[in-house]
Amino acid sequence: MTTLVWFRQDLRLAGNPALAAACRAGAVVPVFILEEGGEGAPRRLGGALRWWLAGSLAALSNELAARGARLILRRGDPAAVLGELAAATKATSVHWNRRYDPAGAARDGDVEQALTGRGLEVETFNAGLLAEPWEISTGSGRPYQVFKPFWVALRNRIAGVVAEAAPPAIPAPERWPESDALDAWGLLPTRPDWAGGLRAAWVPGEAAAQALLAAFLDGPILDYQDRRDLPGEAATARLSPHLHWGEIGPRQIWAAATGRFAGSGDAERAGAFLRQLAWREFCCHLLHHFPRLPDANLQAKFDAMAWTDDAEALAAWQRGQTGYPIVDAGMRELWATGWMHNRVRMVVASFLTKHLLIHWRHGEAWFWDTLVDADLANNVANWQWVAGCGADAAPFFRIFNPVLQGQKFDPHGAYVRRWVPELAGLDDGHLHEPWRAPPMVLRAAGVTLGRDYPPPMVDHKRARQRALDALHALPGTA
DNA sequence: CCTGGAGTTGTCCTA
DNA sequence: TTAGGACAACTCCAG
Repeated sequence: MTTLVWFRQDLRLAGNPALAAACRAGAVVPVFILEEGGEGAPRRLGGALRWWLAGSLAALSNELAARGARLILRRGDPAAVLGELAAATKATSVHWNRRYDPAGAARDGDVEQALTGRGLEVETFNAGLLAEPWEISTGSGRPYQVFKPFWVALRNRIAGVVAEAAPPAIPAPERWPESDALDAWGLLPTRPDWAGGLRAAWVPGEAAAQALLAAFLDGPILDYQDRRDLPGEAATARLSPHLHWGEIGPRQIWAAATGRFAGSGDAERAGAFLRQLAWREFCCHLLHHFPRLPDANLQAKFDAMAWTDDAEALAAWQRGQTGYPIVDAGMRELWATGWMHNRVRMVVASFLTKHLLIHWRHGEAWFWDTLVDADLANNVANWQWVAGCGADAAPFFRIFNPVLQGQKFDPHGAYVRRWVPELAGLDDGHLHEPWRAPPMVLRAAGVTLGRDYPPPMVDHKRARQRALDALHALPGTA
């Protein structure tokens, strides 16, 4: 018998239950379908996501070819494509790993119905989460809206999780169906080719993901707790884009890390990293149970928030020209590499929503287009969290001071000097607030404010007060 | 149904 | 210089 394996955000061979089960059953035809446009299609991929996807599909295709298999590329409506491929290959069953975003999950339901209607057998699996959103609930059966108890419940549920190995062989069908050419999909930017920084920073694909994990487990994971907030250091695993596309799965990471440090004194330190995997699960859980999260405030009282509509300010933020070095460094890192350190994401997001009073959806949209790890659940849940309208939200008075954040988490300026090189000549004491540097200091550093680097676009103290006033004005607050 | 502790990531002012 | 408390009130969640 022959099985179609529909790859989506599970672009790996190891720890891929849909693929493993298909290989045990007989011949396998791996398929990836580019879903764009049409009724019920998931949100169109951002530019950085498209770049990553091109690399990831090429890598997966190579891995399959090395095992005598092929990756069949198609675009269009999945039910139609899969139906046609099943007929062409005489496949009798279709496997996939579940996705959890509302549009994707709804579409999968429709596809399943269409395919079973044609007499095909459909089997779905979990490759993307430690626990699926409907498997975790509070004592009263409701979805969690606070992280801590969610994390406790998740941990209790998944003790002893294991990941499947890669299938020993991928049995080929009698005949391979036609495939699109990856290049013809136009996923890579041309005119201009803005992806140079992405190419320098990342290697998409399963092998690269495994290499990153191995290197991280060899040492950095033990310092993660202490150094993860320092954007100038390589203290994080940088696995997020690989996780997004499923080049590596959370069960593989969980099993590798717990297996390595179980019973040792380092288990707790490793746990600080694994806790972050739970945030990814929590976001997915929230989006599943609150499917309107992408376009509606979880806390409805924020619907009355007096956001400003300032296209110029938004553009300054996007380009890293706010005049606050830590904010600008983050925005430029994002633009150059498609990624931003987590601590800095909070700072820039707080700056947009609190200092500039710009609606979080503008920030979310920009991140969606520029992040190589752009993930609907993580993106919307975290933007809402920062803005204060989400689950377990930051207290309204928690407004980041971009100068203090810079001084605290980039004390020696490694991060700011790297991404805001026009300020590199300033001493540590003035680096995070160049407008307070005496003229002589600026001159010695070769900086003219307003020419080489902008003055701060808003005054922190005033902007903070304005945000507090706007938040106070919401119904339900004193 | 009621109760009470708790809630990722801060800042600022005062003593 | 540093430590402690204020900053709203609310909702969540376990017992």
